Amino acid sequence: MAERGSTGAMARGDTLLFLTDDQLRRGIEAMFFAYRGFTADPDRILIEKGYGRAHHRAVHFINRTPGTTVNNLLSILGVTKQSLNRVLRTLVDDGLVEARVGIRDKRERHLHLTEAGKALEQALSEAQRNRMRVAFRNAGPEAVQGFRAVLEEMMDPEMRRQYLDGVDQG
Amino acid sequence: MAERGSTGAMARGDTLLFLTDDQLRRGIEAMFFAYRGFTADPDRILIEKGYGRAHHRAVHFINRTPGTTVNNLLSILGVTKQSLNRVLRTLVDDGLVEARVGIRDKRERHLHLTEAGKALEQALSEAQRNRMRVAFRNAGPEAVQGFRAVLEEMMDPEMRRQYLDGVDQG
DNA sequence: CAGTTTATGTCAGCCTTGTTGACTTTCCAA
DNA sequence: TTGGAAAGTCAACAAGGCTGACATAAACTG
Repeated sequence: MAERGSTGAMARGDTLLFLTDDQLRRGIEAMFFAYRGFTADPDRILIEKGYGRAHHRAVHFINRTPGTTVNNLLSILGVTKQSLNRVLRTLVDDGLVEARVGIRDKRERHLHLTEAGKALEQALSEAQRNRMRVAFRNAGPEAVQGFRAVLEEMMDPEMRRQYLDGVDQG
Repeated sequence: MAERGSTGAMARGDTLLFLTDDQLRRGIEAMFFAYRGFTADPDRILIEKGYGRAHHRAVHFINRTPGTTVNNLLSILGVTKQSLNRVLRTLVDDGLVEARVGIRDKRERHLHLTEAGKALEQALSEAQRNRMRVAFRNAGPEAVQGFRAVLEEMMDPEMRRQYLDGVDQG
């Protein structure tokens, strides 16, 4: 069988897939358009409450790892401390996040969601999960595994570590 | 078999997948971390050249659909004309994009990449395709199909139409 | 104990990229 | 010929990135 496109083909089992530039472009556009859908629902809630995506990200990861330190959050989010601090300050001022001084190391601030913070996180993640759930259902379980496999391969190694850290069993 | 989690399970063929909130959270984080990797390579090139992601998006879709109008591009990108115009102006001024007055409708501007514009587009998309190609290769062809299926399901209907528009045969 | 490093916070200023609102010019179509 | 669509422009603003500089407290190190 002749090769099509400039990048060759990949095969496994009964499936044959040509990685032409056009196939790759489709993947790129899929990421672009899907990310918009991915953020659309929480964005609507955030605008209502006067917050932005940066607040969402902070709240998400504080919820995922309660007691995480500022430095820890910085490395997950990949922004500067000035940028994160601006967001964190409003969250603390608004009573959504509590920054507890560390016990062993008093320089550290351990971040926790308050009840109000948990409520916002719930609202945001529920909206996002709903879309994800529908997408997963419609695509089917095998597609979900493929989705995760490709996304994991697309991550930078450091981000991949962060991603795998957040898994319960492994 | 008892149900686990609050959202039930999905099954198809020999695969069984529980759509617990934690499974969905993993999917959410996968999108978050992967999108960072997805944009990382072109971002480096863009910074060098003094452009941003907005320029990349414009150049990408002008390349995909040469002769597209400003309005068309607006509906694909989902930003205001003022926002797009600022980006487009710099690209025209820098000689990367040509805005040709419409023949049938002279109000319209038909956008084309110049040679310099094509060169930038090539550099950006090559970097992005390389990562996508490696991710596709490592994940395997079945995973790629699943990846695309889930992303397509995640899009808003309007974006989905735009996405499917960009496909050669169907 | 003195000096250095680390964790955090903060001030100031800059950039990109999004927004709204108002207004103009061009020009197609009824 | 006139209404409205397409496009462009000006102004102002906000979110959320960035850099640089500096302050403070705590921990660590010799």
